[in-house]
Amino acid sequence: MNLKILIADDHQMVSDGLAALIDAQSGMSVIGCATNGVDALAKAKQLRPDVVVMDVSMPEMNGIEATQEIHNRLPTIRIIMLSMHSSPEYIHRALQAGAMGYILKRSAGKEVVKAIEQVTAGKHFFSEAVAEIVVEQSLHRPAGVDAVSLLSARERQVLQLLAESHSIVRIAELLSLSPKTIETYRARIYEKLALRDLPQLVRFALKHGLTSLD
Amino acid sequence: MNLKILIADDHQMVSDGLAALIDAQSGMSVIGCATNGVDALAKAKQLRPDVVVMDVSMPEMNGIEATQEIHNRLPTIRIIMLSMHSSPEYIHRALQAGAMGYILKRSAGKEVVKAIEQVTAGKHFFSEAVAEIVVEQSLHRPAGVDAVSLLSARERQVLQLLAESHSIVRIAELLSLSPKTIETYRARIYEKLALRDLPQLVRFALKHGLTSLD
DNA sequence: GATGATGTAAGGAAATCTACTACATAAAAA
DNA sequence: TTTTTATGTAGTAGATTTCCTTACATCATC
Repeated sequence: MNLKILIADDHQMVSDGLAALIDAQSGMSVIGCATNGVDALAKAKQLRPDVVVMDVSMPEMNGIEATQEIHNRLPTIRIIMLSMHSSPEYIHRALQAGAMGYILKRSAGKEVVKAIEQVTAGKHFFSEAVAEIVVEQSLHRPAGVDAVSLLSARERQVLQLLAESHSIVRIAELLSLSPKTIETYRARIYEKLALRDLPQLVRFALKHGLTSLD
Repeated sequence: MNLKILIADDHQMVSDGLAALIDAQSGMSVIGCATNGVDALAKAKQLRPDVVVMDVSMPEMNGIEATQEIHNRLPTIRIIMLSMHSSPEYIHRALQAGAMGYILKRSAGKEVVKAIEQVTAGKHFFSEAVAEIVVEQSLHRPAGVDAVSLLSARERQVLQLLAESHSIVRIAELLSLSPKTIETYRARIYEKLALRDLPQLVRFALKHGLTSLD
């Protein structure tokens, strides 16, 4: 069996590196790379990989949203999240979205290979530091009421786009919706998160990893 | 001739990927990896690589500082910077520190191979987007001023207040000036820093420590 | 089958932004 | 020492955006 892998990372240098790493392994090969969430979803549909290795932070549609989408639409595809941070929040949301693995960029390259093997066998796989957090979370977590989870998927998406400097009109275009609709989402976001303006919204998005500096 | 390469990146996953990529190439091989600037300097001294591929942002000692050190102590070693962003500031500082190449993580994996070949031949190498900035800088750049220092004191003050969610009107009150004056400052800030909107401004302020999250 | 959350959208008044222009002063360059 | 440039200050006016409110259909859920 030769596993088909799709890589999604906005830094092509990183994807190409991972691809080299994976292709050097027998039993698996990279069949495609995506550079953002939308692209990842499209390529997943088109290429039907066995496993997607997906970066958490990407422009347009972030890795967690993309995971959610892929998981909903193509539930047989296993998804491994790749992240710079071991923030409990990310991890929680990633798992909620349907990720089977969560590995850190700071860990060894072989981890990704191990992770692919594990999730293919239907098992979860986490980097060590992540595993601890997962356990801890499952212990004393009073049903995740982190602020982000108050938002609907659409609202999260709009939040991210707003934080990434897209204007209301531009977002409306990107999502093929009326600007007025986007305004409604923004109003709901402000309301739910008790924010008052764009700077606060940007800070919120950064704090909660919906977007990153640079 | 078999080029000896040292990789420095705090994300081992990324280093390992790059290593796989480079090792798949004939004529060059990775002889070591470092995970921070101090480590990079030590390994450079010990292993005497021909080329160091160094991430800009690393903990402890960042890539630019490490480049400076290595360049001073071991001037025959060629250094290629690897970065997520094409910020003119970083680029400038990297070159000043002695880097011979500057490539973006978003560019293709093969770029790193090309870069290694070029710098080994004593030539500079830049990703396309970077090259433009380098040219532009050499044209109209009053040597090594970081972006923040382009601003006047008033402008910095207004930048900070804007990033902290204060409205134009509120800032005018705080500073006992006309709102219109504040707008002028903002326009000048946008102009000088090549920003377009508030989210970008907030990011800039955060990056340059003019304000902090929370 | 009411209730609430969500996705979608509009109207209209108020506020803000954009793009110029203006001018005085201080600093720097020619 | 002129001349130029940067800075602090402020205005006009049209274009845009925001704010607040209302509306409605759908879907889940109680």
